[in-house]
Amino acid sequence: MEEKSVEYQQRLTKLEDLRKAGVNPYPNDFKPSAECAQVLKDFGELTKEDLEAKNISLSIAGRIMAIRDFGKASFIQVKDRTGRLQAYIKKEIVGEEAYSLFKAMDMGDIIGLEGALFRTRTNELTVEAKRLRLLAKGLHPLPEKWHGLTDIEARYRQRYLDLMVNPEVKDVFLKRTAIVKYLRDFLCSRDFIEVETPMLQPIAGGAAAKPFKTFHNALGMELCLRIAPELYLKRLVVGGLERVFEINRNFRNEGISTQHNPEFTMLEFYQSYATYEDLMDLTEEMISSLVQEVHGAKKIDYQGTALDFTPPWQRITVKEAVLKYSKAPEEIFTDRDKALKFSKELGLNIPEGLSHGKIITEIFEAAAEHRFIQPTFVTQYPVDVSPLSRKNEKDPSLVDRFELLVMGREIANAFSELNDPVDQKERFLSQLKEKAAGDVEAHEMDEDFVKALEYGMPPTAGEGIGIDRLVMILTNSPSIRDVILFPQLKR
RNA sequence: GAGCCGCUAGCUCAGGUGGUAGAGCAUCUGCCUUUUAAGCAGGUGGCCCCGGGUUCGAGUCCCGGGCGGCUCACCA
Repeated sequence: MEEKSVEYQQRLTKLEDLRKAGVNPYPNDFKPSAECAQVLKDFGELTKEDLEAKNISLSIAGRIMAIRDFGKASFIQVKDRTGRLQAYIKKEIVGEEAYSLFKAMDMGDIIGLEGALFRTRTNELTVEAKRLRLLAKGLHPLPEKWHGLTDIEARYRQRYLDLMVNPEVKDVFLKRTAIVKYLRDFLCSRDFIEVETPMLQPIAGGAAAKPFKTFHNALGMELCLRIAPELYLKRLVVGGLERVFEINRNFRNEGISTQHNPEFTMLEFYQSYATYEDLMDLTEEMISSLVQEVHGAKKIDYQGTALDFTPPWQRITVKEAVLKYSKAPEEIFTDRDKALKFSKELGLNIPEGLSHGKIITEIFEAAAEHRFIQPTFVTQYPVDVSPLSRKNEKDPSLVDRFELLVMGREIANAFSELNDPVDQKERFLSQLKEKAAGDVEAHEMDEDFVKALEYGMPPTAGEGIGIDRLVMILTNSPSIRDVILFPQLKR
């Protein structure tokens, strides 16, 4: 359909005319000597007279974002990856032939030009072109210059257009890159080493989620896209890589929302001879310094809410949180029936065979989780929702685990790792029972992982940080789709 | 999976109670050698998301479908 548009047909004709005239509309031998932002920075202070005296010659390349045509002379805006610079094309200077070539150029074309800097009457730093070349013809008209591209579906499906015309979108993704780099550097500076572990796994372990399934033809076996790298990273810890991390994609075959994309990016790291408490300290330092670095302050605005990442952050147990934010009697923590009864008072629809710990977790999520707007570590989760975590020394119904909540959302999840192979095997077995009882997200048995633990894993703490959600908060983005270049869409 | 909202020119958007489909930008033609969303004059451009129905007549009303957004449920 769109190929029939008048603009497209006109540009196709221009393309053919250029080829007939012996001009290659897609050459690749132009090397710009300068970039827009650097030119503005280096020469932005020079006066009209300075520029005339120095006669600074340079060449730039980029996309034509605006054309203001005066007949025998034109102003254009050229945009490269660094910014925009104005250029002036004058028939008298470039010559008859080049000017008619220029007249055939359109908004959105990629061009290269060279000339000297000067200042216009309105004092704008401008390149006065002596020569110009078409570097790539664009066949589609650009979105509107003032409103840009606002249709949200078009922005996701044609992200290149979104990036081209909406500068704040590019800023978000540059920031995302900066955030990932900062985290990577932070961990490397503490002697963590970055690794890559399988995306295709015979058993999708390390989290409670539905996997995507696929099939390897040559091996004749079913494989899953990973839902977490956890079990492989811990195998590496067994192997003696005492500090490891991975920043990579996880895949979960579940719903899509402003907080969920089927593939999302997770930072997972493991540190031997550390506890979950050590990781709270590390996380506080890593993320608060990240916020400072990326944002220039530890206080930020997120969708109208002031967030303060200045350490220390609140630390509270699941039990304390439930008691604080609901009218739950304390006995719910020791008596499953009382917990079940209270969950019904909250209007929760709890399936029959649900374990005590899961009921407590449900109550916590319904009554308290959303209350934690400022960065908060919630600790001491029930053992039956944490099949890979180390049990608490004093209370074996709990595990040494925390979740970091910001805006009531889980940003990170960490625990002291379970390294007792016998206990781990029992936990897997009890997960199998839950699976048999109908819990589709219960953890699979992974004998090979248990075997690795049987060789001895040093006491270790590990953590996962949801990068997309962290980026959302640091870029003030309301939807996860705003921080993923190509979010999942239908068809 | 459920509820609510949206889909009209390349882009951004108007189109009370049904009556030949509009504007701005972009584009084309003409004028213009210092503009800043340049200006002036004149043009081109539409399966109004798709399919049924009601009606003399549907962009508009009804039914079904598609895609998208938000909220909810599951999840990080």
